[in-house]
Amino acid sequence: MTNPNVRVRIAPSPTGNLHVGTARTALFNWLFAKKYNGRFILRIEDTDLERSDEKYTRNIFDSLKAIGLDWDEGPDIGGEFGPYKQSERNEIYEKYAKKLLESGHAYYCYCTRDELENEKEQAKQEKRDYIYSGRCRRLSEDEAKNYTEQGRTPVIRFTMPEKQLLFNDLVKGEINFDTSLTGDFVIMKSNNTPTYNFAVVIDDMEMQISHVIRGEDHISNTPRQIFIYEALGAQVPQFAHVGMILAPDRSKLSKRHGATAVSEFIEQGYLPEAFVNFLALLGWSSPDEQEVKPFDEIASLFSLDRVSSTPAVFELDKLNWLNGTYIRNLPIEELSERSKKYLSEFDLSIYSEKQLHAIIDAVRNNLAKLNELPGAVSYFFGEAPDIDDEIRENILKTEQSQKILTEFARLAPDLGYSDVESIHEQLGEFRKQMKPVKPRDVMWAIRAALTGRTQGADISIVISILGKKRVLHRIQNAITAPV
RNA sequence: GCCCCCAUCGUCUAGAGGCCCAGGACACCUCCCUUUCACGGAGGAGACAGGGAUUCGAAUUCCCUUGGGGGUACCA
Repeated sequence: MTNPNVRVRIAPSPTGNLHVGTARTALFNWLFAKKYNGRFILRIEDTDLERSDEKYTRNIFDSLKAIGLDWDEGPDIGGEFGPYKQSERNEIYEKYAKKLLESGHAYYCYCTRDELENEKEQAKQEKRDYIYSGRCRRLSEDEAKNYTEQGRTPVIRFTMPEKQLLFNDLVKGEINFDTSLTGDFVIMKSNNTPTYNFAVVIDDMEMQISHVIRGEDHISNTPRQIFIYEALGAQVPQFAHVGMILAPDRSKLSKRHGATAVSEFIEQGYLPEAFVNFLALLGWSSPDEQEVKPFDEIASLFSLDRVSSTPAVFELDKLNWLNGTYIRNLPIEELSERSKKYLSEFDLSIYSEKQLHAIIDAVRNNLAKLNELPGAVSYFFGEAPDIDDEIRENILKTEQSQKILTEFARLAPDLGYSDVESIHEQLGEFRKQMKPVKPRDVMWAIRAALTGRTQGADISIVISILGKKRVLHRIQNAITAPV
């Protein structure tokens, strides 16, 4: 059933939490795999021992799972082509490096960093572009031995062929490079670990990756990588480079712009399905112009030729809207369940499940994300609501409001608290009674007394949920406040 | 500097020579609904970066300019 010709992968490096950009690339890969019945592979690129950290690997796992991107092969579950962590694959890189050495596609380079610095400096002074000179390309055995005796540990460099290279990118189209502008580059560092450009190729080759879908920041790496494939006589995968995700100021999206990690968004109460929907819209568009789309539908509609090659600015407005519509559309039981962890500061046990549903249902229209929940429901908890000074002075303490509340206090004991419909009707009657006071003012007085605010959920529902005792108490409280 | 990529409303985008004096979504504005804020509904304003060329005809093709992004590491 699965298509062996479609194998894609996401290969994050654990040097930070899962970034939205990486998540979007992961998503496109995942969608591509789903669409064509291929496999989606997770590989951890931890060749940079300095900056890599296990905690980031965890975060990557968790975040990917949180947004529903499950992988078919990966470090945790293994697979036919493991290990799936680069740090555990060193022998493999060594093996291929040796192979390239033997076939003459690579050579040991003993240049020190200082020597390289000098070369660069010189190039700068002569106003030409720096390219590694290739001076170690043809070292005699004696020279090599000499260097070794000096205690130099070599790197391995790949011999760059000088020619025009053209490759067809699945989203960008034809891309042309003149590789005489690229010098021989390092594939194995002096500490005997591979550089990125080498490791990706070896891994993608060994793991039989068919399509490399990644950010366009990798475009200029592609020629190097293609040459390695060719030197190894391996099949070159198809490439698809997707535009970057930018911050609103069109610079690289970084911490100073706010949240950049998927986990942060999830913590804030963005629903995973909304977040993924949003991510998909950043660079991909549905053929039917419908933007609110469930995951599986996106997967069946997905194709690379509807992926845009332009960079996309990451703006919260649309995410917030999208999240709001998901919040509104979720079955109330489900929403209620997911809401609980945002309500830990309240004693939820004072309400039945059903009442809790009613509360959340009453406030959900106003929510963009779940972490706004505590603020939205706080007046349903505690004896008395927090009342803002301004509201106390300008709404509650006015003569008119006091009169309204006094009147309302008489009606309040007999509202019939279990029947929202009936409360609603009685409030309507009450408003008529209070004429010529404007209906809005009548309601504001009651609302302010009950909730401490001038806006919020339907007041009939609020009354019903608070129940007789608390309603009477709060009204009384508002009246006895010194005028 | 050099190389590569990109260029449609503020933002995400549709558009692959006539269907486009450019469509949708978010945001914004107005109105309606309404006890408030929202939600919902109906409208509005808002873009083909500039210049050449090709063509009967260009947002769509080509060139130049400008702007933005990326790369130029023993980082990934």
